[in-house]
Amino acid sequence: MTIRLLLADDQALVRGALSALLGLESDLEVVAEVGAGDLVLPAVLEHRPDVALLDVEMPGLDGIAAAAEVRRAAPDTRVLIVTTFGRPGYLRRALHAGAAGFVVKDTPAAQLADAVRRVHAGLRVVDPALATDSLVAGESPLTPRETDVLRAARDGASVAAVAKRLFLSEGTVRNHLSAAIGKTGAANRAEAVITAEGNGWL
Amino acid sequence: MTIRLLLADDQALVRGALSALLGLESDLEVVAEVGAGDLVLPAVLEHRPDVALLDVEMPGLDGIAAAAEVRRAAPDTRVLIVTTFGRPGYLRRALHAGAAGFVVKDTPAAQLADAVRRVHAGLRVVDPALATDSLVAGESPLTPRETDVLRAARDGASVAAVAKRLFLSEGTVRNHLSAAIGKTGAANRAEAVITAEGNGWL
DNA sequence: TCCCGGGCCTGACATTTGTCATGCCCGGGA
DNA sequence: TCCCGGGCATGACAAATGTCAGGCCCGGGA
Repeated sequence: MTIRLLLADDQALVRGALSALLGLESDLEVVAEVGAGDLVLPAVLEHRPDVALLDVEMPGLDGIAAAAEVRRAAPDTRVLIVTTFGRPGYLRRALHAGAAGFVVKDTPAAQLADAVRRVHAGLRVVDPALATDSLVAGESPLTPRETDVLRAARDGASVAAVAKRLFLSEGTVRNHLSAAIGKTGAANRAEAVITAEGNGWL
Repeated sequence: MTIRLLLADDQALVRGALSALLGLESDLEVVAEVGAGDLVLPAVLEHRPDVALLDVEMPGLDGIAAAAEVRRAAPDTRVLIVTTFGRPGYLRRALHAGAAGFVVKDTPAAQLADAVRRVHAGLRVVDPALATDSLVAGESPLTPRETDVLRAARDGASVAAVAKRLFLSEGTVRNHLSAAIGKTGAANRAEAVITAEGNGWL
């Protein structure tokens, strides 16, 4: 009785390599591979895998949003998030979206197959170190609007540009940014962006 | 006659997966794996692989610097850079450091083994699209000092902080930043950092 | 030899950014 | 019902940022 898998990662080489790695296990079988978040659900519906391994950073739709889709439309398929960045907010959002497991890409290769088996068996798989980080970091302190503004300012856009893009007054934008800077403990906009990103709040 | 390989990538899972992928080929054999740039040279000297696959983003020493070390101390080992980011400056610097090939992580998995064989056969392997990008983007227009200052300002540090770290006057720092902003066609510091990073100039 | 250009540095000046106090509107508890 | 917190806005002030003109040093032609 083999476990049927779907792989989603935007880097073809990594996708293929993971496929090779998991294919070495006799009880695992990769039945589908996709390279973008919005292709996950169609592939799941077509192939009905037991477990879907999703990267977070993907074009189209991020892995967490894709996990939520899968959870809704194909609840029998369990989701294991496999990501580069162990950001506390990612873990929180992933679990909230119904993911059954969360693994960082610098865990030893030997553990991946085990994680897949555990998830398939109905267990939850979470990196313990990351779980405590997530508790310490807590939920995002930013209000939705502050998050929007900070996200819009991520690429170095000026206050005026952000204001125009979000149809806000410049003063309001400055206010939201100021609040975000305060809440993140940063000294300026750039630092605020960095810590917010690092915590997975954007 | 098998080709002996060394793998260097900071993400253990990717390293293991690549190892599995390449291990499927009967003429390839992975003889060493390391997870940091400064471990590359010792491992090369110990195992004398035919080809070293190096990631660019690694702790300790970046893959390009490691390539230069290998080139100097073990010229028989050919270097193939395998990286996430196809930044023009990376390619240029990699070739300059004596790398024999440059592959981006979103090339199809099937092509990797071929790239390894070609490099081993003494050929140069370069993604053609990337090569033209590299030509278009040209060399970094930033002077060494401008590069230093921009790099120091990358994390959102203030002018005062950068000045102190680099033992410069604040005015000088502002000036270098202004020059970098002008040369990159950016509107401010943050944008300058983004385009410079995107081109591999930092 | 003199001149020129580039890299590096500096201080003055205008603009942008961040902070603060304040006010208005709205929806959801107590 | 009242109150509170979030979103939105304004205006004023201080601090940081970006621009500019200019000076110093060095190496490479004319």
